[in-house]
Amino acid sequence: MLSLKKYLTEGLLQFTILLSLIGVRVDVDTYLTSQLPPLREIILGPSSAYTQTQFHNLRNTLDGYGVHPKSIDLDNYFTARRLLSQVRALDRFQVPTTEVNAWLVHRDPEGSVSGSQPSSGLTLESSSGLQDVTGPDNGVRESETEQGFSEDLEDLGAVAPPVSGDLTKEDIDLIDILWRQDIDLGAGREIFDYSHRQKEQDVDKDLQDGAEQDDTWSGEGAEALARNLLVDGETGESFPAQFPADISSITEAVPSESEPPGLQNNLLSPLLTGTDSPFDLEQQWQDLMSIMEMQAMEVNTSTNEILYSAPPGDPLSTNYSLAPNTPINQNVSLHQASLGGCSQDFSLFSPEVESLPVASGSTLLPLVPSNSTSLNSTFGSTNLAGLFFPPQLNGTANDTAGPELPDPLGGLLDEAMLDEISLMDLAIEEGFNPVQASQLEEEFDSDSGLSLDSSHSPSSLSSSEGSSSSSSSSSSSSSSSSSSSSSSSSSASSSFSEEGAVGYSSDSETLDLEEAEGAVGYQPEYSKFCRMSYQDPSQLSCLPYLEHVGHNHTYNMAPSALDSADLPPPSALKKGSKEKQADFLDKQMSRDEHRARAMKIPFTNDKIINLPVEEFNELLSKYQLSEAQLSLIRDIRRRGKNKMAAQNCRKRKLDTILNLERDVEDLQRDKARLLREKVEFLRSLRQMKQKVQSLYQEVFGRLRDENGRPYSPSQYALQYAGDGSVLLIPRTLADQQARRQERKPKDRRK
DNA sequence: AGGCCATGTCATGTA
DNA sequence: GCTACATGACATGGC
Repeated sequence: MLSLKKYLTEGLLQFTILLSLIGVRVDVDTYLTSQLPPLREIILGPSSAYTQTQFHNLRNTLDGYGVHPKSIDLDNYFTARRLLSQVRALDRFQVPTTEVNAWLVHRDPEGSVSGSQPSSGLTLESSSGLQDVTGPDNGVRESETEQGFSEDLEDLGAVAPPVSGDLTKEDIDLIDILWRQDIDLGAGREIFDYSHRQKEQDVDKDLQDGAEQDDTWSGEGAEALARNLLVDGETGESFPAQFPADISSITEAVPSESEPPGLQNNLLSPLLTGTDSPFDLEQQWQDLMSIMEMQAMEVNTSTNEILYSAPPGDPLSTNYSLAPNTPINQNVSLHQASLGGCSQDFSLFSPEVESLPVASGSTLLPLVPSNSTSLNSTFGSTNLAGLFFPPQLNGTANDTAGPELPDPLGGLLDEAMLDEISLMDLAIEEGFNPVQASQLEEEFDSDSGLSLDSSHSPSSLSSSEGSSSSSSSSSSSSSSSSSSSSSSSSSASSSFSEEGAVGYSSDSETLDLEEAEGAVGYQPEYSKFCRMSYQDPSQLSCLPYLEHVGHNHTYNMAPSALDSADLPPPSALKKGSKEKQADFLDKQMSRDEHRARAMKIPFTNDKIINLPVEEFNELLSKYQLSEAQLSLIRDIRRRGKNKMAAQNCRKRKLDTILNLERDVEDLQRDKARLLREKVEFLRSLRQMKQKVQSLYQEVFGRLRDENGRPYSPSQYALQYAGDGSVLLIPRTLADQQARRQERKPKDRRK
């Protein structure tokens, strides 16, 4: 199934690339943005938890293992990445089986412990638990099932003794008595040996059961990863794919070459090969992009190929050979020296060149060749020829007017066009250097950074925060569980409910801990809390104490001491295992637990830590505790709370870092997008310039003086007036204008 | 052996 | 003043 998904994903990727190559833009971004957050949450879990309430709620809702304050999803969160592979290999919900195994311990005192013979009731619970485990539902459902299961555990704990049908009435009575003794005296934790042993047998089954779910789950994860890759590839592709689209659109607007290309190219070449830095940089950018466009170009129409296979030696025309074919050239009809027709032609530039003064028929001053003197009246406005003025404007005209001539009208676009366009020119000169171009390319690649986008989609952020913020009860889960357990004096059921609420694990570590501790444990912390419950006599369930039926009841002794003091065990193997377990548990026990045990604290550290103040004081008042005990209890409470606070703090800190990282990635994406847009703007600007240039050439070339001869480009230039009129002015004046206008941008820069 | 990391603990500040 | 919580700093243990 995993391979199938991978197959489909790769197929989708290839299909998307193909679509992008043929010009169809597949906007995977949005799709991924909407799709990935949940996947990411599946993988990493909701991330942000800046308040305690947040992750407490997450703990409650995410995996359902979070009733205990220490079983915050914090651990899941912290270790999600590290444990992802392990989690995939292990099912998330093995606890039911674990608990069932723990119940099997009941049979141990009789020496008839066998995991293959669970009681019917247990079997039922086990099966239901397994159903929950293998259920294909999402995390919410899982949490529900697990919560329900914890309730089941409570029920189990309440009815467990009767369930063990193999026990005789005397046994049950004995158990009952010993149970009460355990409650009074405390119980060791080696009681879980059998649960451990039993669990080892069931682990394999759990693994098998979980394998299916893991397949699907990890399949989704892999799919998410594949989507990331897809995004990378897609964004890397989509962007280049836009260029063919642009080019094609441009090409559509350009009829087939109806004019001698040679002339056009010659006319353009001075400009295009000029030292205009923007174009150089653009050229470099185009080089970069052309590499990326290679495939797309191959797929593109032959028109584009023709377009891009412009005469060599003319770099810009190679890339920007659109201008010669600009329809404006054909539409212009200036057989008289009037520019009336220009208005329509220039209108083609709109809306992008709205600010470009359009020589409307009404405002356009007639440029009758014989009436060149009238130019002076409107002289002084924007210069037209500068940027585009081709030295060989007319092949028939003065070729001597060549490139060495200054461009008196060079400021046309900067002045006549939008300021932002000039700013873009500025940006071209200043910001769009080759280095940046390479960076831009990288960013476009990393715009595969959209993979980052996908992985850190805003929705995921919001969802995580939303989920976390929705949990206002903070440690209510823990406190509620503990309080409920404390409120009920029936230690067996209550403790069991605690335990059941504690140790649900979706991590592989669970397995180890379960193997080690037999019943519970999500991560060391959870296990420790569970141990807190175990070590406390009042919290011991009937499950553990049965372990000591027929043994001594020095529950407050260290497990190792217990083992040494134990009566001859049924078997050496059993003893060895028990010692192992005891040592492990002893090592896993926190210092406070040891202290509490040493001081014979009559309740669990869990209660000590998590009970509300009032209940905590009540609890203390119920016992006659020495000053040392009280002091220890207060220390335990303080340390325990601080421990949780430290965990919360660290989680918040990590979340902050992750969010900042995500913000940085978002900003990088935005930057890449803006740069991309900038490139597009520059491209359109270039096209407009080329159109203007073509128009200029067309108009200028059709102008005739009173003698019917064309004007020399070296002596005359067209210039836009502020009122939209187009003037034919002498070159000298145009040069002055150009110089004057060149100063303005420089001043503006300062 | 030393660095890194996770975790626990203490001291302190804040609400 | 007490309590809970947050957080920096340090200690400790495991890898």
